[in-house]
Amino acid sequence: MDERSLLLLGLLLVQSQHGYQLNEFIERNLSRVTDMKKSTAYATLDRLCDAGFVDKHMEQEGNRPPRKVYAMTSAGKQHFYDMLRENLSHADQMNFASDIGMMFLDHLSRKEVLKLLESRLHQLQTQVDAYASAPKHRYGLGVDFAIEHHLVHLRADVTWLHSIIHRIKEDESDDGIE
Amino acid sequence: MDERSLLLLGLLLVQSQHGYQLNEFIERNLSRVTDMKKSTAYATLDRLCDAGFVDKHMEQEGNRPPRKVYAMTSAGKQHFYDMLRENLSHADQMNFASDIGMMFLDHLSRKEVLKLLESRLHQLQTQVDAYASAPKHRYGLGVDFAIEHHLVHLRADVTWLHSIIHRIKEDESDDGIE
DNA sequence: TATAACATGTAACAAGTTACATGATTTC
DNA sequence: GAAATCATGTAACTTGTTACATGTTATA
Repeated sequence: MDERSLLLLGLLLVQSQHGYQLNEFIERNLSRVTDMKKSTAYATLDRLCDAGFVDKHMEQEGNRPPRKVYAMTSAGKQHFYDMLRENLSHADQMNFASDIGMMFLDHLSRKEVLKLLESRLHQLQTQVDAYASAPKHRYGLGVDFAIEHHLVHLRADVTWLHSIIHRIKEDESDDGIE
Repeated sequence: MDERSLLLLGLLLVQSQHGYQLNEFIERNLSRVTDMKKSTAYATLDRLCDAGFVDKHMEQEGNRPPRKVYAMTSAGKQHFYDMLRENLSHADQMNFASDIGMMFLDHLSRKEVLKLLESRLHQLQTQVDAYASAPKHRYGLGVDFAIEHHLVHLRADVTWLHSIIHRIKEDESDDGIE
């Protein structure tokens, strides 16, 4: 995914940083926006370096482990803006893992389907609570937009799941198999 | 993604099929639910075979190219039900590529952001129309549930984008940079 | 005679994950 | 003296994509 590069370049545009610093920031503040792992960040930074989008130089404070500090190049800035425009203007096709399961509902008994979906509903509601109680204004406006966006989708999902569960309960006709 | 296996196993549970047949079905009827490519399906079928979840045998009609027909094993059925239960009961963390871009809105001028987001809005609306006009009851109830699910999220996204655009228009304070 | 449909893939690549490794320093 | 924090990764693996290859038969 190219969003990982966009994210790293965006953070480096604000200020030059070393890998550990970027990873800490992402883990502490952006865990709701991305699931990028640390090794992936290090590897992506290497790639951005090879591509000439960032420069790196070593720094060391006292006896602490040496750091590789990454800084944007002008090619990197250009690339960032290109990717940002692409990202903002394009609505990419969403695919939900759970839709595959929905296709095969009739392979389980109505009772079990209800149990499973209610468990999912419960998890969704937990997620809604987590996002709704997220502290505001942590890093510019952008993160708050992203959190709001998540909430919108989570709440839509909750409403939809409620409706599906309701309809399955109503439906006395089919008792499924297995 | 394990949903690709779940999908293939689910289709094979209904009836034994060869790869080409599965791919045709997916392309014609499930393009709104999955974006799995043909080579991926062939490779996944191989893996399912190696894992003992499906058996394969050759068939040939006249001089036509030979087919590999895949059929579920009992281990495969068990695996299918395990994955289905997991899939239905679990709400996996959603991540939206577009949220990364939203974080860096302030790096572009208000005017350009509006132009970009309006383009995205237009694409979203096209997608809504496509899903809303999708023919019903193509393969059991499940596909319709999935399409309805997509529509729910697409419409939520449209509403949200509208609101974001509106707020950006209102906001006279910040004119962005670059 | 060309091209679409039938049926299978392979090879090369890109991206991401997990689990592990290293070694110093600060804190409990 | 143990554990957490600082700071970097590598190796092995999995998954998926793209572009290409192959050869037959029916259709226009």
